[in-house]
Amino acid sequence: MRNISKEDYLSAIYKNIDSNSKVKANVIAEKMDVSNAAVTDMLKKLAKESLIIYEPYKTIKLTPTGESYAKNIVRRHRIWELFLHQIVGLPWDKVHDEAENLEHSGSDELINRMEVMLNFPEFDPHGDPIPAIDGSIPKQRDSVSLSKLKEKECGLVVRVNDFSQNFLVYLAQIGIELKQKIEVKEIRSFDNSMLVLIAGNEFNISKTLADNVFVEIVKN
Amino acid sequence: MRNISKEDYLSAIYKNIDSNSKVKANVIAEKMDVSNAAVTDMLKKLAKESLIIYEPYKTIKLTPTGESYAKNIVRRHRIWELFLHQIVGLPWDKVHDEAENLEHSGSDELINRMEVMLNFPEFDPHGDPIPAIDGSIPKQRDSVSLSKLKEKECGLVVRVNDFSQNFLVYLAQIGIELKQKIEVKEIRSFDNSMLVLIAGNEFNISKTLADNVFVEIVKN
DNA sequence: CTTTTATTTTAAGTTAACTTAACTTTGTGA
DNA sequence: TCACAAAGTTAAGTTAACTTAAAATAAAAG
Repeated sequence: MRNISKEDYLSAIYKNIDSNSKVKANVIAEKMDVSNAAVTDMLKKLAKESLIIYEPYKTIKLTPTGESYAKNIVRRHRIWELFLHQIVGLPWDKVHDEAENLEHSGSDELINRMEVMLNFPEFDPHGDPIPAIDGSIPKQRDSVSLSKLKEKECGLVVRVNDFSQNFLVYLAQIGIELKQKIEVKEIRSFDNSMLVLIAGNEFNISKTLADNVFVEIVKN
Repeated sequence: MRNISKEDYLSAIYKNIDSNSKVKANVIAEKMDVSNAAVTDMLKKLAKESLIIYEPYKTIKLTPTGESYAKNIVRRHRIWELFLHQIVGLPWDKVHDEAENLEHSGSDELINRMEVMLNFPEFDPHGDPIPAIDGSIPKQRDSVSLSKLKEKECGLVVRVNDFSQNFLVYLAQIGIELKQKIEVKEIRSFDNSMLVLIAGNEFNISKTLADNVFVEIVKN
């Protein structure tokens, strides 16, 4: 490895694959904070290396090679995240940015060693699955956005969908973390904010916040 | 940070400063495996940023800013090395290459956290001193190259001067590691190889090997 | 079905970090 | 002390990864 930029594009493509395994160049440009033209440029290079299937104006698809390549980068990223959180004790709102830098470094041997130390973990600190070395991906529990719950329903947090400091620090403040139980007490129809019960305390949370927290519905 | 190349040049300059705090561009080019012209190019850029003092055909000097910058990179590298060795359990012949990639990543916060985990270590796995966050450098014990010892003299290994896999793996095989006691039994004057006693076993080692192992002389 | 809007591509140009080749300066050894 | 090799610099060119602006295509909306 040493193709930091290519690796970034590939994993961005991988992460933005929708249900039909199609990606819009548009979205990549935004996520990577570069111009559309830069994306087009890179797509040509990736296609030349048979990592993606690309024809002008068509949506982007990963080849099997490209996909396994991308999966490996995601694997590195998520193992780093968990390692930093569990072994080094970095708070969960810091691990994403840190791992963003580290994911391109570290030999496969190092990554595998960390995986062993972590006892072959299945999910990173945000609840996202960690691809195994053979490319298999742990199955996630069925989950829905917290904002989809009705009044009186309960959920266990299984994943969050926003890795920004602000967001995660606030979640930690009100006690939202993985495996935490949340009960919806009331929903205010005018702005879809909700009153929720978390570990015995009530909080009012916005629709935007609830949209980004995913829960597994459970009986209360 | 994000100036990987500049950081590499700076730390290469720092590490190659001789007793008069002068560095030859020549040496840098070789260590970095680039052309002399590339070095000249970069020197101009570093000078423009006041990180070095540079005039054509003169030897290179670091400014105070440049030096503290460089020291910080060395610090990162050596903390990574020790962390990988002690916490992750990577063998000592692997840590240098791995740290070479990691030294440019990781926030200062992460580096400091690792330093705490390691209990403010003074030396890396090769015996080199780790600059503290304030720039101070632990004093090394007086040491001489093993090849300087006379017959019957004894030394404790305090540092090695070559980080290549081959070299370090071989050292490990014959039992040479930091703090290991070595006794010189015989010196063969025709090739300066020596017969040494290490943990009860005798080995014949070449002058080249002995040159790269540094010991503190002790009574036997 | 045509027009408008959104998305994507092409074209031309920039910057950082290199290269090789030719030139200049420095310092060494007979 | 001076010739010449070693070290260092300059000049010109390359490549990867970008940029902006203009042109082309696709998608949506009347």
